[in-house]
Amino acid sequence: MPKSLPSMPFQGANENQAEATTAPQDVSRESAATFEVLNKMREDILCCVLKPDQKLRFGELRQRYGTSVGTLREALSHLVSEGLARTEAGRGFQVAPVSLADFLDLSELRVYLETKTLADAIRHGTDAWEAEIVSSYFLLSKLAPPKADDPPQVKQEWAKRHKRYHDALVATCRSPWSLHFRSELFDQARRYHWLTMIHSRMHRRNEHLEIRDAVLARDVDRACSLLEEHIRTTVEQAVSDVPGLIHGNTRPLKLARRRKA
Amino acid sequence: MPKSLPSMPFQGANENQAEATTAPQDVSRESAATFEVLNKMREDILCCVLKPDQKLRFGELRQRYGTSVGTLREALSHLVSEGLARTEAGRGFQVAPVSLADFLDLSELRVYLETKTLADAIRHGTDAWEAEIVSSYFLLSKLAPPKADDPPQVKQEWAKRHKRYHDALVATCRSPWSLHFRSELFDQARRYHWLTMIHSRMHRRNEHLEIRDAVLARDVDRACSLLEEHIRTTVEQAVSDVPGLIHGNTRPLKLARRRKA
DNA sequence: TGTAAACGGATATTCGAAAGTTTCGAAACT
DNA sequence: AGTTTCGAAACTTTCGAATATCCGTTTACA
Repeated sequence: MPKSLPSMPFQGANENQAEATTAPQDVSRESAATFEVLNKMREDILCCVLKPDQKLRFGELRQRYGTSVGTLREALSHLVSEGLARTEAGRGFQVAPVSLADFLDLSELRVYLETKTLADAIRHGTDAWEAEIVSSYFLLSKLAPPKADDPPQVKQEWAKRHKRYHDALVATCRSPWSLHFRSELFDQARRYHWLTMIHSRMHRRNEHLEIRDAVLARDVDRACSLLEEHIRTTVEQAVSDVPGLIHGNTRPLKLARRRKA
Repeated sequence: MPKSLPSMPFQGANENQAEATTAPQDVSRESAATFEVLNKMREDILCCVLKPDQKLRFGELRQRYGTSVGTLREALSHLVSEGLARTEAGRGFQVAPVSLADFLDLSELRVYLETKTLADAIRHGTDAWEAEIVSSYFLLSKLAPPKADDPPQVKQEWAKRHKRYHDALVATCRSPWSLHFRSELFDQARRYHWLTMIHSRMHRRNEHLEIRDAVLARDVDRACSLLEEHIRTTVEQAVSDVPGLIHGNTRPLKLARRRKA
């Protein structure tokens, strides 16, 4: 029998909404328990509940997610493959580090993959594709971008809708591999957005709306340009916030977990 | 017996410096047993010892690799993330399928990533980089490309040197993410090369030599053109030489869909 | 005779404990 | 006092058994 549930707030509710996402080919479906733990842990890493470079001890994790070591190990293994965690032989797991160089690098590749997949998606767009874009944008627009002091649930809900919207844009792209890597990089970027959005007060236009309209108008060039700008603006915003991030309370960027002097 | 053996050399200075700027993700190092099983299994899938769509039963695998269920499960989990295996809840694991569409798709993305990383690698090439290219090419040239009836060990050795050579070419690329995805796609392509090379008798120039010389001459355009041609020729060869790939759009080539008598 | 439910064998999934390393702290020595 | 060595505690890793699930076959029923 499982041990008594940890005193964490009950998290079963928002999980139900994750119905069959239209995700094309990704990691199809894992077994029930492992898959659930994997998703929760990924969300926690992406939202920096589990902070960069944090050591992931099995004892704590086992208590937090209410599962066994073996299951945890399998989920962790997945996260390592996705680049969200690291492991060294005999020294357990830890959350993947973050760095400005890493963010710049992945953003550069993101620009290529996002525009490539978007262009192809527009060329092969269908009615259902347009409908999902309209729908997901509507849901996104109902929520204001999260602020620093918003509760985690609000942040996660916004992040979920944000991802759903961006996924919808490229859903009809014909290249499964491009979509796969795009999705992976999008998640990676989410981690950085989290760290920067909290501190940023930079004003931004309603870029999601502009992109939506350009896409629905089947204007490939304009849509791609807007999307590229969307990404690059976020990067610049992050770069300008780096000093604040370094000294911020989340101790995100530089790490060098020092041992005794 | 007391253990007086000094276990590991001390990490020293390298660890303390902030090295977070590099090395985002590559499955760096796994634990001993799991890592070993993972590598063996990946090699078996890449070389089609484990055939596409083959069901991976734990009983057989446990006997074949001499390890426990848990360890197997963790390795399988890795392979799923790498796209070399698939899993459905409750139905275990199976080798990822192959199809012409998949091969064309991943090859298209490969052209971009290979040329991008190669161009960057040439621009940031060092003496050590050149030396490794010369060395790895030499090792590759010592082995003739494997034929259909060569023993598996010969094939695997050639594949290893082939990968080492191509890795050497792009080693100094500054984009870890590009390198990461390039490596993943390279492995994926290896699977198809295996299936096609066996049947092919198409004559090919010594493309590896041409690429090597162009790279060492720091001729970015020529090197990238040659590399692109290298990839595209392989695709055409696959398309023309393997009837199974042409007709089986989403269908695997040949597989042992074993049924009870 | 065709359809559907139920049984039994086989397989996948999950779990906790044993075995093996690493890390931290304290005692001993220079 | 500073450095090294040794030992205990904590942690990770591995394993095989117990549990849950699925697939093929048989059986009941219309």
